Amino acid sequence: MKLEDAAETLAQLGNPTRLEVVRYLVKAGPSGVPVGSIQKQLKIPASTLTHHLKHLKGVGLLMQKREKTNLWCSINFDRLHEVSDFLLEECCSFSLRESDNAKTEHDAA
Amino acid sequence: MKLEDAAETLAQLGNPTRLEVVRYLVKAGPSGVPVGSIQKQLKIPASTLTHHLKHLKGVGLLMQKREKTNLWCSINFDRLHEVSDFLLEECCSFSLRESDNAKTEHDAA
DNA sequence: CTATTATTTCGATTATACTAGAATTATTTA
DNA sequence: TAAATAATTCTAGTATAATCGAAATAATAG
Repeated sequence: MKLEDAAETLAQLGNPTRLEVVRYLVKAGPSGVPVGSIQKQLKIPASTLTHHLKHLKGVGLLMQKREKTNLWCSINFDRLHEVSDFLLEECCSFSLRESDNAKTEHDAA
Repeated sequence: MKLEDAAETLAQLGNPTRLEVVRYLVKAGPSGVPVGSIQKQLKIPASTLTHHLKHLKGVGLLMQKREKTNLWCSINFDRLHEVSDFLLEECCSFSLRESDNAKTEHDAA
């Protein structure tokens, strides 16, 4: 994952309203929930919610699928994993520079 | 980790310049690097860098320690872990709702 | 004390984000 | 076609963020 993409995705997750939506969608699972349910449960004005969903979709965190009048939203778990992986890789990569030769040194310490 | 804190931390990571700084600090390891080194290596204007470092410090991602004229910066690895953990927990928590009964179900799967 | 190096503060510009009410479009049901 | 429900677009106010040059402030070494 490129740094710029990671930054953009993290930025979108870095809004409390959107992060709440993400958390809600994660709990909802792969089947997802309609926009209206999110709106009622989290008490977010409809237009505000649409705005945020657009952002989440823009970075590939949100998938949508229309069924009758409802628009079902679900989280792209892979995407979410990618981002947290990016951070984890950052976390653990320092050992490469510490000794400039072995990954094992960090674990041994 | 509270949602609001996670959001704030993610927001700070969600800026390309800051994420670059974080990546650089992670590579530098626990001993850290002086502000000036970051500035020269990443070619960020000094005042801009100070501004971003203040943000990172504000959410506890950055630790600083003065030694002579240099201010050494190092990443708070624990903090970084906390955030990526927050995302991972979000990722994996859906199974709780799926079956509505056991935490172990996910591990068993 | 002076000079040097390191970092921060100030100030100003420019851009982007958050929010939400009102009006609109789209889809379905009666 | 009319009514109902679902979601989006429009619009606009307000706020916050990113950027960086110039000047100011440490901290140390000579």
